[in-house]
Amino acid sequence: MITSDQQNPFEELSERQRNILLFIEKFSDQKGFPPTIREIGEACNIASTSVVNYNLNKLVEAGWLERTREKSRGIRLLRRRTGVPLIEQPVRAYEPANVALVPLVGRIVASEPVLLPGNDFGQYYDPDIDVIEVPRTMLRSLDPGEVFALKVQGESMIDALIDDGDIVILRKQQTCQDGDLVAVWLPDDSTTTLKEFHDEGTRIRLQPRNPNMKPIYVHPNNCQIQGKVLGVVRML
Amino acid sequence: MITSDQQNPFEELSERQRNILLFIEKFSDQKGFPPTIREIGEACNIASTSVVNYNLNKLVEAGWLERTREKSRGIRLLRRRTGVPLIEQPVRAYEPANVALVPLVGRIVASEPVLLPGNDFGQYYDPDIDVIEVPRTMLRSLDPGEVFALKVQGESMIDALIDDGDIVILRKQQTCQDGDLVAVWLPDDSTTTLKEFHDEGTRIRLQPRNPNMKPIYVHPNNCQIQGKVLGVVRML
DNA sequence: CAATTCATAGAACTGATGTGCGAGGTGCCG
DNA sequence: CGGCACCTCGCACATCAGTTCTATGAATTG
Repeated sequence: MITSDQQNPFEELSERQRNILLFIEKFSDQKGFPPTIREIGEACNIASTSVVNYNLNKLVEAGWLERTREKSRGIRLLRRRTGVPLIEQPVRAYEPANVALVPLVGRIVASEPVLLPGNDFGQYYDPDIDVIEVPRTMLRSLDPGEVFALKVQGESMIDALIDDGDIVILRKQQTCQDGDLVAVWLPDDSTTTLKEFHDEGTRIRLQPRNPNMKPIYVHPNNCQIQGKVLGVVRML
Repeated sequence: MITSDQQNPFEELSERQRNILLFIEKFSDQKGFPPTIREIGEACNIASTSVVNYNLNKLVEAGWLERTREKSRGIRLLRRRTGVPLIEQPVRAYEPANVALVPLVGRIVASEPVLLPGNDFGQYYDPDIDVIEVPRTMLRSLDPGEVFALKVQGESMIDALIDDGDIVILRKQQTCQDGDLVAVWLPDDSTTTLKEFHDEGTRIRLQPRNPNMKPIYVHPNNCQIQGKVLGVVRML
């Protein structure tokens, strides 16, 4: 089984799958919500709902759709035609619509460890949790489920060139390599901070990104990695 | 029966209706399709489906929604609360592909003024010019044509919390208001820099974003505003 | 006070809708 | 030929979900 290839071009899909995709797009534009399996079947001359279901899953594998299990019309287009009229960019019927929705799980308050959503199984985000749009290029082909975002509160991260209100995109992980910029929880200080990680054997050096500032050193036991920073987004 | 009043402002709706509207917007953004009546009810603490139905019809009358009878999730948002009307065509509430392509016009090299593309009429970007994908939320309903991006070279911006390699999203403009973070070209110094702009009458104070650093003062003649910073994106 | 309107609740009805299963067909390869 | 992967079909099932009807209380009106 080949794992999902997010780069699968439109032309490589079967004709049926192309039809389905085009219909979903048209239907959604017209009505404001995605079609049901049966509506797709009728429009694309597919006799059985299970066949539509089958092909929808294929399209998910190929990175064209997202589905929400057990929900009617639980279909979301991930890429579409160049919607924006402003650019006359010659045809190229579909452009990779590079937005992923990433849960904004909390804030770095420099007082308590980040609460990661219990998940893995959670494509369902709590509706109370905000999500933020992230250019997919920022995810480097990671599954959006591995990624989360944090809003920085306070100026404690200023030595990592991160300001109050910035949003940090991270990949969930408990380990990292030397030189990675990571979010670490320091139990002794009851602090979460963002620093460059350097393992020096007996101690860990946490190097600020700001050359004007000095590193801090911690004992390996006093250093829990929470995630690796993929990027920072600042909106003013 | 009162005919629908398309101008009904958000504040005149009942609290319940406002909640419903906000929930529909959030849900659609998150999932890619509108909620069902029951999902709305649960989220907004409404006990009965018929009450949701009732309020949905009110919202239709007030011009906020469109409904498709007998269709599950047959709801379409016609306006969004975000204030700016910006769009004449009905908003595609589900629209997941919220990326704008913004030209990456050059680099801040601290040596020459930014060359803005011949602009206004220039919807065609030079194919040599890179474009960068930006989440549309970052554009705040601006026309993508007004926006451009710069890649920062060197660490001359570190006092604005901007690192080498960061990408700055700007809106083209020659003036600004006090407190805006702007890119300014300083002819005397042959430098472009990003600072907070403060007009002090006889002089202009350019305040770094980093509280550890001191402002610089320039004569109004030695200060050309190139654009206002909308955001910063850092990919690691 | 009675009549009316508005907002809400609960329940029942019925068609819509996603899922799962068994089966068949086709082409490819050893 | 046998085995296998891939795609298709038909169908059954258990919910899901929009609609509708009745009822209740509060506020408004005459």
